Amino acid sequence: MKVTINDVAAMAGVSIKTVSRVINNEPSVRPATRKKVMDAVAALNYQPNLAARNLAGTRSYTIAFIYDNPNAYYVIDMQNGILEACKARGYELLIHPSNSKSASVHDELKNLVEHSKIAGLVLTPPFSETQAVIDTVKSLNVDYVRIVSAAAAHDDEENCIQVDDSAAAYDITQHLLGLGHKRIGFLCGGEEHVSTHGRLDGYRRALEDAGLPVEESLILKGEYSFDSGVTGAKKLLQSDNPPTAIFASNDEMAAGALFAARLMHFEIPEQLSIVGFEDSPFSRQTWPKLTTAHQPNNEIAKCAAALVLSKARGKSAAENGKASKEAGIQREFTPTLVVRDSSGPAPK
Amino acid sequence: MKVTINDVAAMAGVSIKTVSRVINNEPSVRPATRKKVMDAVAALNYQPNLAARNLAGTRSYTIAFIYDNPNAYYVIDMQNGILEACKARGYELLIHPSNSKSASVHDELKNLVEHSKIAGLVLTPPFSETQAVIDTVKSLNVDYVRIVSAAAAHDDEENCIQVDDSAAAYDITQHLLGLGHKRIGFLCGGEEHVSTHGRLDGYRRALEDAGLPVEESLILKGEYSFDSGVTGAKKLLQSDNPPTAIFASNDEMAAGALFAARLMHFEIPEQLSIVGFEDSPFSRQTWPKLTTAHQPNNEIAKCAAALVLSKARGKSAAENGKASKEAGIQREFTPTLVVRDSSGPAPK
DNA sequence: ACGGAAAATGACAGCGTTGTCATACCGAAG
DNA sequence: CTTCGGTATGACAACGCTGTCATTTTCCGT
Repeated sequence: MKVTINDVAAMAGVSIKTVSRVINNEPSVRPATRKKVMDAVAALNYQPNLAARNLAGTRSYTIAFIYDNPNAYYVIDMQNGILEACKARGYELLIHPSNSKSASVHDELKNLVEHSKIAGLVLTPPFSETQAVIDTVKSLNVDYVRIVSAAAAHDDEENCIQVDDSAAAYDITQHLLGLGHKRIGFLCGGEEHVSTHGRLDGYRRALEDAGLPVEESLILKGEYSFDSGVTGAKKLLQSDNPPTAIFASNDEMAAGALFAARLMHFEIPEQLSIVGFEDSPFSRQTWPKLTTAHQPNNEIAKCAAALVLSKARGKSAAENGKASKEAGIQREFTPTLVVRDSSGPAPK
Repeated sequence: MKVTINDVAAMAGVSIKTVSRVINNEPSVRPATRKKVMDAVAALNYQPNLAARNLAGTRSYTIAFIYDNPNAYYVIDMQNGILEACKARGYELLIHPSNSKSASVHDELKNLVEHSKIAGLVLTPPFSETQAVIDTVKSLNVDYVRIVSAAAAHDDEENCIQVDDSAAAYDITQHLLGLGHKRIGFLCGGEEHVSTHGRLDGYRRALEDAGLPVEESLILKGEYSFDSGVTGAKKLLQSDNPPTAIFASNDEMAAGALFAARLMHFEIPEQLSIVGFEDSPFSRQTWPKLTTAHQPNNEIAKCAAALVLSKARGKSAAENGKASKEAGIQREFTPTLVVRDSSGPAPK
């Protein structure tokens, strides 16, 4: 019925141990033998039994994805990316939704790692940026990769995949500047997200580099939510001297801003430009479609998973090509500007 | 380091087999013995090793969640529900995104089931409603539960969790009727979704029961998308005799309809009522917030997982309380009306 | 108090793989 | 042609648990 290592060994005319060596890429197998085995593997469509591997071996074949993000689009994208990386390398994925603010994270993670024989952890924001979580993970002596906004990498770059929010925000702001906008409103995301600060920073730098003053009254605190976008935009647009463009810290807020602007009878983009960030499906579900920065979450997640897997493998047996393996993995991402219909030349 | 069944056995002063019996809830263990073992389990915080269980036993401790749905909110809700059910019973979840339209679904599923020793499958629409998929799954001789719109259960009720779209749509329509609306536009979802037909059916029945004519010109084909909502609403509202209310087949379309209506300067809900379906986060990200039908996806998924697990268990050893176990699981859900701000009395 | 059936318990073999260690083999040097 | 040093290969135990079946204990009727 189910094909095991024994079947392969029999067909190839070698011992099961040799088959094991081949499928694990261990040295000390003559090329001719290796080929015989690989042919048999292919012929029988053999796939090693994960349970047996986990049980017998010292290493693990499952990694865990820990998330704590209310944004379903984000989570799904990430998850799919990780899944791809796992599948490609024959690993299993353990999904673990959690709560970075809960007091029991420490115990929860500890329990997870110690009981489930896990090869590594992939963490996404805000989980990945919470100090208590980072401390716990480090103390657990387990491989991990944190997907974080660049500033949150601190002195832990080797375990981070960084997203350069600041650079992307800089690009977006520059786009607006290039369209002739001089007064650009900025709607901040939640304080607790590192990305919030990165995006604001990019906005500031772009203005400064363009020799324009940063008007603090145009920068409004907020949350990464639709309502927050509505409120913020209203406030900006009702002021005596409203901006000609609004940079919302994410697409959801931008959708809210768009909505508020419409209610106030602004023509978009003729009288007012609005841009978002993230390129979530939100940005295509507005009218007009949003100019935004595309963040390749799927790709980011794939790299994060690949990185954690290469770490886990590096530690085991071979130990040889470790450095070279990690080398091929992209570790910094800068979301790229996507110009759609919500931004246009500044009105006279 | 890691506590095994041996440690528990030693502490309780019994054989490992007895411990095994206790943790698997098998009969033929004296209450006193059972207690000793359970105390030891608790004291040591023992958790059976899944890999070993999977390897040794005939039964499996992992179920698979197969989805093929572009709606991230939907998928995440479902996934979380399934995860809860799994965790509660010590099962593992294998996530398997797929494509119901792909020609290779058959091989893909076959491979999944045969290689991964899986206790059962949970399928969501549109995957769960695709005939080719259903046939494949049945031929695979594996336990499964399909989450489907009621009409898609056919003669396979014992393996379905049904969502009564028709009844819910009936309720929504009745709500509108109760507000005095006589002419209600209806925006259909995609043809390929069974839910589309169920929702339309509910709308029709409600009108008929109220003794009102069903005007075919008020029923527009569409897709479950924002743009489709925009287009449909425009068409309805530009007609000579526009309806006083619009029933959009899901929240995303309703958001689109709302948008179009606003552009055309309709006051909502004073001049026009708009309702959605699903109660997705969308419905709270519009202004005004949408009246809709709440579909408890998390709960539905939990029941689906519980059902598939009880099936899988039923087949094993005990075979006793099978019927009683399944009995407690809810298998039909009717989304419930949630009245928010987008619906109001019909204008004079 | 005793036999016998049923209930409770345990010994042991395997599940499919990896790790350890012993053995067989190979080519080069003497 | 033999020996040496390493490389290639295999035998076997072990991973933590469950299934099978033998054994012990319990409890009942007499």
